[in-house]
Amino acid sequence: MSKMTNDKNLKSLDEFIDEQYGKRGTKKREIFEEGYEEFKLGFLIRQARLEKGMTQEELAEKVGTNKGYISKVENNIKDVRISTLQKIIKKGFDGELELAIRI
Amino acid sequence: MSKMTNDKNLKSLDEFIDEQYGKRGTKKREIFEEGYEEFKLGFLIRQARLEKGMTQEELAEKVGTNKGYISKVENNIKDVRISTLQKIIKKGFDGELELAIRI
DNA sequence: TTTGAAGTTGCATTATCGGGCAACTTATTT
DNA sequence: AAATAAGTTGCCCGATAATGCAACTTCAAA
Repeated sequence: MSKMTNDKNLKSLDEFIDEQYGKRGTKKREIFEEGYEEFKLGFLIRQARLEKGMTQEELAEKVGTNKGYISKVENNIKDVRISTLQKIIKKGFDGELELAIRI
Repeated sequence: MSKMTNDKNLKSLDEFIDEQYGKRGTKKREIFEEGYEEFKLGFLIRQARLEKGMTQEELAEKVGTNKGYISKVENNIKDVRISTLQKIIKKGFDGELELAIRI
């Protein structure tokens, strides 16, 4: 992740996370990271939507769902299926979902 | 996708797909690609499992499910949830799921 | 050929997703 | 301050994932 520090009194996001949740490998950090992954997916969808200059209602219409559902996905209230994620990205953004397993 | 052609009478996978299903952008190709994405996910999971030298039963035990379910996921009988995919990759392989949206 | 390991498939049950809707809250515009 | 736009949340219901199990098929070893 790129550093966002441009003032010596500010910290990068990674530094902040290290301080607040401990270094990688610590139990506290692992618990945080699980929630962070969920946060990240919703965040990625919201970011893509805003980049396309769309409201939740507009995205919902393109995808064939409703804005309440989009809100829940972006806020990680819903644990979506792969096929639903595909649909949001393809129909909503004309984009591609990229999946990889790193072991 | 890397070419696998090492005999002049063989075709790369991409060439084969172009011949059988048409070039990208054609309707026939789009229908194929949707199924291919699903196939690919199951294939990636199976590949990771074999790389770890595990049986479906061993993977199921680590993840906390059963081998029948692992078989279904690998063969894409099931449209899994993101959280289930995460669990398989983290608990089963000690790996990471990498997700990206390309627009 | 027989046996055992590994994988597949069907079915019942339980839990939860997704669609839909509307009431609500928050943000923005007038 | 009021009106409008955008976003959030709860609930119902039908559809489907996940769990569990066992019977079955295929593959590998003896």
